[in-house]
Amino acid sequence: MTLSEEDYIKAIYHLGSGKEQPISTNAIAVQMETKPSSVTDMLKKLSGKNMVKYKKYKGVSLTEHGELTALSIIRKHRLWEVFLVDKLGFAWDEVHEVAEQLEHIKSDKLIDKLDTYLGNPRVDPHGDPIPSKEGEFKKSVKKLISELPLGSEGVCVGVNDSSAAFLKFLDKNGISLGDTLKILEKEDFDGSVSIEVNNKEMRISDQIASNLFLEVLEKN
Amino acid sequence: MTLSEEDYIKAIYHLGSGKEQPISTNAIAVQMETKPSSVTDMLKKLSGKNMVKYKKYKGVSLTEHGELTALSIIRKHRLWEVFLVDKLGFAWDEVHEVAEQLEHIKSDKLIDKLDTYLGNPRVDPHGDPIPSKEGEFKKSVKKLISELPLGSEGVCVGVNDSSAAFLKFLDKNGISLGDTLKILEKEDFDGSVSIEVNNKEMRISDQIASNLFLEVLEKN
DNA sequence: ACAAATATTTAGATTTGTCTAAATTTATAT
DNA sequence: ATATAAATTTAGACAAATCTAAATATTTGT
Ligand SMILES: [Mn+2]
Ligand SMILES: [Mn+2]
Ligand SMILES: [Mn+2]
Ligand SMILES: [Mn+2]
Repeated sequence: MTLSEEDYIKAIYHLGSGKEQPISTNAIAVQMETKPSSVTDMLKKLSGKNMVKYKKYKGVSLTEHGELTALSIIRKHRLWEVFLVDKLGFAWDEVHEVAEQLEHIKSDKLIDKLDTYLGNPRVDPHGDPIPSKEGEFKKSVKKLISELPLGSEGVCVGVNDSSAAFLKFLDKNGISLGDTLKILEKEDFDGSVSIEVNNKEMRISDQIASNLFLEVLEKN
Repeated sequence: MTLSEEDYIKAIYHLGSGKEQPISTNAIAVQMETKPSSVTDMLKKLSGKNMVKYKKYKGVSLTEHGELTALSIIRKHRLWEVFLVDKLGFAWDEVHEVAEQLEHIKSDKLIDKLDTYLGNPRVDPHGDPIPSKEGEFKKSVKKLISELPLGSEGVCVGVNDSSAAFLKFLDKNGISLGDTLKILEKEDFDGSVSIEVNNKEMRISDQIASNLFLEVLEKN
């Protein structure tokens, strides 16, 4: 697989291999920032390699083989993102471009050793799941802290209320997007929540809990 | 710069930009495992980018700009080699192929952070020097322990006497090729040498010292 | 000095991935 | 139901990197 083929496979996967309808040529062209005619050429090539099922004018979908290939590339991408953030100290929102290159490095041994070195992480710095070598993974969902049960653990990925005051509050309390957050306790009385972030425990009000999104792995 | 252009620049550098004679087309073809006609095409392209000085039939040499580019790629290659060995636990003789790919990743920030993370190493796992960001480095030479002065530090890179007995001795004493070795003391009387390897001190006979090669940085 | 050997370049193809412009198919709207 | 619009494919071109075969330049041996 060439670098370009790999990026197409990944794009098709992200455009929703989950869905039952095939992916359109134009959708892929938009995602890849290329022209539809280029996409058509590539789809023929990928079809010849049994990576996609392709019917002229009818769109495309990944084969079993194509999907496993996509998951293997996504695994590499996300493991490298963990490396960049956890080991090299990149910010969570700076890593994508570099991981986009690193994901194409060819070496099974490398990725095995990297996985071990990182402590077999289950999620990347954006809270997205890291597929296993066999292509298995739990889906992740983005939910407000207030909607999540006790014990949930996830990555802070966004705010509902993006007022200056709220962002300032988060900053003051040492909570940044990209941080991993765990829900320790929930108070029925006032909806306040005990959380752990950056090895610190703190209590946040219902107002805060209803405005901060976590990316968490779905149970089972 | 494309991946291929970078590999050519590096090949020309290694074929001896140090020398005063220009490098021949055929020499590059051998090094790159490609055909001389392909080399000619690439030399024209690199010449157009001011990376090399090229005269038809007269060979090629790197420009100042080309040499700095070569050193930057070599810096990346060797830093990644250190990462693979020190952090991921690759053996020193397994890293070249992967580093050959990793050296082409484009990100100044990445290589700066990697350098810091690795503790600004001066040499790679083969004892070869790692150029600074500015392209400065000390040359390295391969010498027998017996030829080196007190205080020398280098990487074990080879043996003079490759008899089974000698290799067995090294193995028994926990010395492997790729290990860093420091000369602590030299006994004039019998030529025996005190060394430190893998955080252990030991004394080796003149016979051993005269048969084990170290790759060391030249002083000044 | 000149023929033979060697090294290098040129000419013409090929593969990969891209593009534009034109043709064709599919969807939409009256 | 049919004309328009939108989506998709085809045709033909191009740049990058490679190759083979042929042409040309340089070196070497006598
Ligand atoms: Mn990519
Ligand atoms: Mn990610
Ligand atoms: Mn390389
Ligand atoms: Mn090396």
